[in-house]
Amino acid sequence: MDLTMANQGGNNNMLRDYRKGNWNLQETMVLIEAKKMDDQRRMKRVGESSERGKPAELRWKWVEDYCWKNGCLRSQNQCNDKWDNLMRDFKKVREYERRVAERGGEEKSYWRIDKNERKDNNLPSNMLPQIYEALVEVVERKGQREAAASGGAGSSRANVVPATSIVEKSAASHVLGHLSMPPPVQQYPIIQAPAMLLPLPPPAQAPAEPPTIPSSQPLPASDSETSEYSDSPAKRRKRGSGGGDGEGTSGGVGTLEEVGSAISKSASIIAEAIRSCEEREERRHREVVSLQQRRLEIEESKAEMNRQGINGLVDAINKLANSILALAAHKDQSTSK
DNA sequence: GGTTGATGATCCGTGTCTAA
DNA sequence: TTAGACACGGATCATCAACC
Repeated sequence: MDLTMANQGGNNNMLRDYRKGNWNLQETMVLIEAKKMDDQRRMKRVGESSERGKPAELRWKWVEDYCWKNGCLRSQNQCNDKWDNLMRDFKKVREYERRVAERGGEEKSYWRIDKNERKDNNLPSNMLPQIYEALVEVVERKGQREAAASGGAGSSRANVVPATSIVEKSAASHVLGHLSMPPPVQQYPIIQAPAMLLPLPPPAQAPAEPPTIPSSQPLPASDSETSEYSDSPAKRRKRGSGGGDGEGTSGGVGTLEEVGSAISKSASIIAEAIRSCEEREERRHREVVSLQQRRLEIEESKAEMNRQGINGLVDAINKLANSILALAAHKDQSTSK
């Protein structure tokens, strides 16, 4: 839970509280879905001639955003690494299954062998069938699409119909619906996709200014953030080895002024980010407090209901006892006669 | 059209952590 | 102690834009 911007890089991640620990099935399925949607989205985009020539996007940022919207609170690095590991295991199992199929059942299927046999075969010991099926859905379809796209001479990938979703059609239409929107005017020449995924609250600044962190929910990176602070796995590994080629060394007064204005601009961005962070923290705190109050109320009402129930029960027992006593007395009287 | 550099994606090996 | 899962980083490949 302490994986924050400190080791994630992107300042849009500053407010995200990434979950740590093992991936559960639900998270894994969300990740697979995210990758599937990402593939569809990219195929669609590649097919659009107007989208050609634009810089490659930060696909794992998009995946992270998708995951967050679906309750999987992981960072893009975590998603990337998990996907790496998933693919590694998946390919092992797939190859094994192919071998089994080729040999016509001389060997038992992966799903029929126990943990030790899996280990002996250098196979993952606990790949779940649901995960495998979902991966087949994503990987095989992707392979088919790519083959189809490369097969036609000069045919664009737009001709390839995107795969249908495993789980959700609504999510697909939701996401693709946003993605199929015409691209906005590009002031920042990098990724547009994540910013389109969620309806952004009205920005506090003029549109031409570098965007700051929205103050409501965890939101996808905006353009300049992804371009300047993007944290794709490749970049995170390459960062620190230099760069900064935009910093001119032949400084004059004009350059100094530019630097000064850039610094003040950055300072205002940071201040705005901190302010929105604090606002959000406060709002979250209020939400937590109100939730706790609500919980207390519910527990109190529950206790009250229990009390009333017990009282009613006691009353009923008392009445029953009285009735029995009265009945017994009546019987005594009638027998003594 | 070929070359080069930047960037992103993926593969792979290995370290670290945690639960059994 | 050990196995499994996560995390990290290097290596490599693919793609794209800029340049000649």
